[in-house]
Amino acid sequence: MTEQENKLQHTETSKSLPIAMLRAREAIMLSFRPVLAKHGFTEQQWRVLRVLGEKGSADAGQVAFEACILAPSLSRIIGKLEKDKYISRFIDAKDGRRIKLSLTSHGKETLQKIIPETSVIYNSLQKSYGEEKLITLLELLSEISQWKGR
Amino acid sequence: MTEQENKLQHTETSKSLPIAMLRAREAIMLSFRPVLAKHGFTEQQWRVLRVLGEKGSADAGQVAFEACILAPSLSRIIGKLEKDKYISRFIDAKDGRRIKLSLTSHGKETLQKIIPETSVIYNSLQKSYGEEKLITLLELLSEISQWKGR
DNA sequence: TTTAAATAGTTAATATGTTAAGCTTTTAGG
DNA sequence: CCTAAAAGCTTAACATATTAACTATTTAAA
Repeated sequence: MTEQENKLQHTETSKSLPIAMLRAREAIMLSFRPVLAKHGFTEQQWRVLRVLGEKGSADAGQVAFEACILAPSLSRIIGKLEKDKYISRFIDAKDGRRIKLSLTSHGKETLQKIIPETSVIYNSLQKSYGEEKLITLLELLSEISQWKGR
Repeated sequence: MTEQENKLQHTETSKSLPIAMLRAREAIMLSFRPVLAKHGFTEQQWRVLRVLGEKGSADAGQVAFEACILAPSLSRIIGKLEKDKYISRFIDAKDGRRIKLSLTSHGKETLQKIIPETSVIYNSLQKSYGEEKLITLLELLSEISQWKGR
């Protein structure tokens, strides 16, 4: 009996965590995207709006991290969101390198208008999937997010 | 007591399943991407190679579905993979609309050369995260993938 | 069988992902 | 104080994502 550990095969794509997460996410986004598209937003733009709605105001770097968007992409996205008057952008008074972002009133109203529509979908998923399992899943995913890699 | 159901809040971005899956996936891909990049592959190209390695031969449409890549993206990706001699592409004899894809010997060798490197990372994750939880997570994600939306 | 509808892929256009390079502002050392 | 390194963001270049339009082949209905 060697010291070999039982290792889960990940050769099958269905056992690959990154692929499994991608497939699961796709199944959900298939329902969400049309709602966002109806209001003229992409997934990424919507995440930026949600993060800002949650944090009130934040540096571009914080938003990038929370919304899982790389800095170069975020630069373009906030350029457009600002042009369309959903967010405001100004330089941090205490640190000239940082860009402070926040929702405009128009941005806040838009967010509040769309959230109920996404809730319908989310509640439907929760109903057919089960609340406990959903909570478990969120918890397991959260732990993975903490992983520092190697 | 109304018929109201307890609904999990998803207003917080950390409770949003799509965002949670994205953040978890990012944490893992941060380790995987450099390995693939070292061999000159992107995530998507790698998924195509893995799916073909698993199925032996498949229509472009099947590959697109399994690799979670939309048809237009796949068209360009297989164009490049074919040019670089990793895959071969030919028209299905029974249905002139379908494109049959398969790995070349060079593609198979490359796949077998890289997989051990990705296994190191995957095994490390499994070790720190726990095999049972990993299995549970894969199962929960698989169920989500089945969701037909609404 | 003839043609309209459906299917499988590709091409096009715009937005984002990813890495590298560049600019400006801070911070840290000397 | 002065300068080099670090930090925060933007720009650039190429690859992919997404939706729509288009081509070719097949299927189905008349």
